[in-house]
Amino acid sequence: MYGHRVTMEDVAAQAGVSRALVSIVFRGVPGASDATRQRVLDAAVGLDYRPDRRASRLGRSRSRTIGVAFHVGDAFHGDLLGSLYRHGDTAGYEIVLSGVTASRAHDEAVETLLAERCEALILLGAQQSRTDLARLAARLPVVSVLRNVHAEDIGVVRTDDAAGLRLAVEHLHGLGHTRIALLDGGRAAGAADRRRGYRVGIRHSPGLSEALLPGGVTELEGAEAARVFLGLGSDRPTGVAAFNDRCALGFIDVVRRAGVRVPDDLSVVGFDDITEAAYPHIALTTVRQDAARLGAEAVRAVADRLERGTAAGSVTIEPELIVRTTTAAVQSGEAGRRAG
Amino acid sequence: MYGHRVTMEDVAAQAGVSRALVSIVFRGVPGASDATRQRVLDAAVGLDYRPDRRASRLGRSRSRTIGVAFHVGDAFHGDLLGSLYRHGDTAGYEIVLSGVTASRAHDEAVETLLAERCEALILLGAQQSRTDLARLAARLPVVSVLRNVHAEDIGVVRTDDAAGLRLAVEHLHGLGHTRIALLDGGRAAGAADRRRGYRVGIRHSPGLSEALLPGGVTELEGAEAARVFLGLGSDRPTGVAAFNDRCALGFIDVVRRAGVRVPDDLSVVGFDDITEAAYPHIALTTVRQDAARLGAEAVRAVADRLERGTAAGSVTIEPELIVRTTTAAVQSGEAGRRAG
DNA sequence: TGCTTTAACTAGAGCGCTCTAGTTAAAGCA
DNA sequence: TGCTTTAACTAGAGCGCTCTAGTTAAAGCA
Repeated sequence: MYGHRVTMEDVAAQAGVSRALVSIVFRGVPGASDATRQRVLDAAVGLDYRPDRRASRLGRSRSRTIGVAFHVGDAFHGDLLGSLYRHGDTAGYEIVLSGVTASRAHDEAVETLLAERCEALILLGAQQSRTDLARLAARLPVVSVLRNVHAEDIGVVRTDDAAGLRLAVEHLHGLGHTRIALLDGGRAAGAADRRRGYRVGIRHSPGLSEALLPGGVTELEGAEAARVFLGLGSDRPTGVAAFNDRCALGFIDVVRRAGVRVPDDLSVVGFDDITEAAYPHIALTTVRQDAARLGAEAVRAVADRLERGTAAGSVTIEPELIVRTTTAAVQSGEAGRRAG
Repeated sequence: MYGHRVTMEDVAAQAGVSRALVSIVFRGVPGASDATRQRVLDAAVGLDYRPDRRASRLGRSRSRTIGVAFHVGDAFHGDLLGSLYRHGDTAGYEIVLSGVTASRAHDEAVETLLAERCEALILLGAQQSRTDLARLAARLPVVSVLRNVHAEDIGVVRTDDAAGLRLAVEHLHGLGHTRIALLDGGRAAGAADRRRGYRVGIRHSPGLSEALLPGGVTELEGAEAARVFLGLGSDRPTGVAAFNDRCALGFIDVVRRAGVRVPDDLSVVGFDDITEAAYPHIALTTVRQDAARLGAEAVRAVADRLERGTAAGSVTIEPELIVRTTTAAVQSGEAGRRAG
C-alpha cells in the first residue's frame, strides 16, 4: 500500500555507484567528486530517499546520540529543549527525547534512553535517588540540569540559585523594604540553595530578619501561601521573594483580589522568567534563568566528557534580575517606620 | 572507561543457550521452557543487559513505532503525550518524540521521525500546509490531533469544538445573559469550528446577537482583548466565551484589575480545562477537552490503519462543560433590563 | 619515462538484533 | 512398537547502514 522501503542500495543503483559511495555522500565526508556527489543527491531526491537513522546509528561505532529526560508540559523544560536541540545539532549529536509523565516515572524514561544506546544522558529536573544516579553515572556520562545533585560523577549545569535569591532580597532592600519574606520551595529542585541565598541576603542587609512562608512550585501553592500571608495582619512583610514565577503569580493573584495592591502595598519578585512573566499585563519582576545558556553548557559538558574524557564538573550560570512592575519603593508610612 | 557493550551474544554464552533463544525470551514469545527463560533472565540481570532497540527495530519487519510531533512546553500537549505513552504501550507500539520549537519547525520534526522509520505519525496541533500533509499521508498513516485538517488520507482526532462553544453559550444564556461575546481564536487550531459553534449557539437562543472580540491562544492576547472590552463602555457584554483557558485567564486578570467583578459583573467561560483552571483560586468555568480520550483514540486510529488497513477517518470527542466560579446569573439590574 | 602520490571509488565484514527453516528428543497414540 | 505430534532449541540469512582495507587511474614530479 505504501510502496517498498527505499534504501541506499536503490540510490546507488540509480546513480550508478556503490553503496559505500552513497554513504560517503550522505555523511558528508571526503571521498567523492563533486559531480558524483550531485548525481547521488539527485538520485536520492528522485527516489525520495532519506538514510535510515536506526541503521546508521547501529553501523557506526559511536551512536552520537544524547538522551534527554524531561517533564512533559513543563514550560521551562520546553525552553531548555529548544536550546538542547540547537546546540546538539551544531555539536554533531542527535537528541533523543524521553518524557516523564504522571504515569511514566524518571526510571522508565531513562530505561528507554539506555535501550536506545545513547552515549550520554541529560536529565532535566532529575528526581532519582542519589544511589540510582551514581549507578547510572557508572554506565555513561550523566549531567543534571537545574538540580544540583551531589552524586559521584554526575555533571551539574544550573543557575546559581543562591545568588539569584540574594539578588532578589537586595533589590527589595534597596527599595526600602525591611520585612522581606521568602515563599519557600520546599523540596523542589534548587529550593535549598535559594533558601540559603535568601538567608545570606537577609544577613548581609542591616536590619532585616528572616520570614519563611511555605510555598511551592505551582500557582496553586502560591495561592495557598497568599492565604497564610493575608492572615498575618499588620505584621505583614512588604516584600516577597518567591521560589519561582508560577508560585509568585498564584500568590499575587490571590492577594490582589483581597485588596492588596501590588506593587503599592506589596512588592513581589519571582524566579525563572518564564514567558508569561514578560507579558505586559503581568510584568513580573523576576530573577532570570538563562535557558539558552543552560542548554548550551549541558551539551558542552556532555561533549567534553565524551570527546576529551573530562571529569564530571559543575557549571553555574549567573542569574539576572529583571525589574518589571511588581516591585516598587516602600510607601511613605512604611518608609517612615523604617527610618524611625 | 565505561566497559564494553554487552549484547545478546554475551547473555547467550552466560546462560549456555543460543542467541536466538535469548531473543525469544526477551520478545516474550513462546518457544522456551520456563527453566531456560529464568536462566536467561538471570544471566541478563547479572550482566546488566537490556536489548538494543535500534537493532531490534532494524531486525524486525515492522518497526512498531509511532512518531509524535508536539510543541515543546505546551501544557495541553504535555497531557496528550502522557496518554499517548500509556496507550502506545498497551497497543504494543513504541512512541518516538520529536519536538517543535521556535527554531525547529514542524517539517524538521517530521523529517526526524521519517528518518527513524516510524510506521505512522501523530501530529499534535499540526501547522503544515494541506499539500505537505497530503504528501506525507501518501507515505504513511498520519493522524492530526486537535486540528481538523481537511487533507486527503489524514485521520483526525479532535474535540467537537463547535459543540463546546455551543455549550458555553447555552450555559451563559441559561444564566440570563443576553449579551454574550466570543473571544475569538483567529487562525489557531479549532478556532474556526469554535466560532461556528458560537454562532449556532447565539442563533438558537432567542434574543441574542453576535459580538466578536479579537482574542488568541495565550494570556497575552486575552489581556489585549480585555482592553478592547473595557473600552466598550455601558454596552459591554455580560458574558464572555473565550477561545481557550489561557486567553480567558489573561482576560480575567486585566478586567478584574480594572474593577470589573467576575462573576458578579461579568461571567467568563474558558476552553480546554488546563490544570490551572481547576486551581481553587482560579476555578475557571470551562469546556473540557479530554486529553486521555484524545490520546487513546489517536493510538487506536493509527493501530487500526496499520493492522486492519482501515481508511483514514475522523473521530470527534464530545466536550464537557465544567462549571466552576467564573460564571453566575446576571445581576438584578441586568436581569431587569432583559425582562423589559 | 618511470616512479610516487593522491583522488575517487568498491568489496565486504560488522553493528546487534529478528525470524524462517530447520533439528532433536520427548510425549502421545493407535 | 512404530509413527506422528509437539516443545524446545539452533543455524544463519537478513535488516540498512558504516568503515576499513583495499583497487584503479589520473596527476605530479625528478
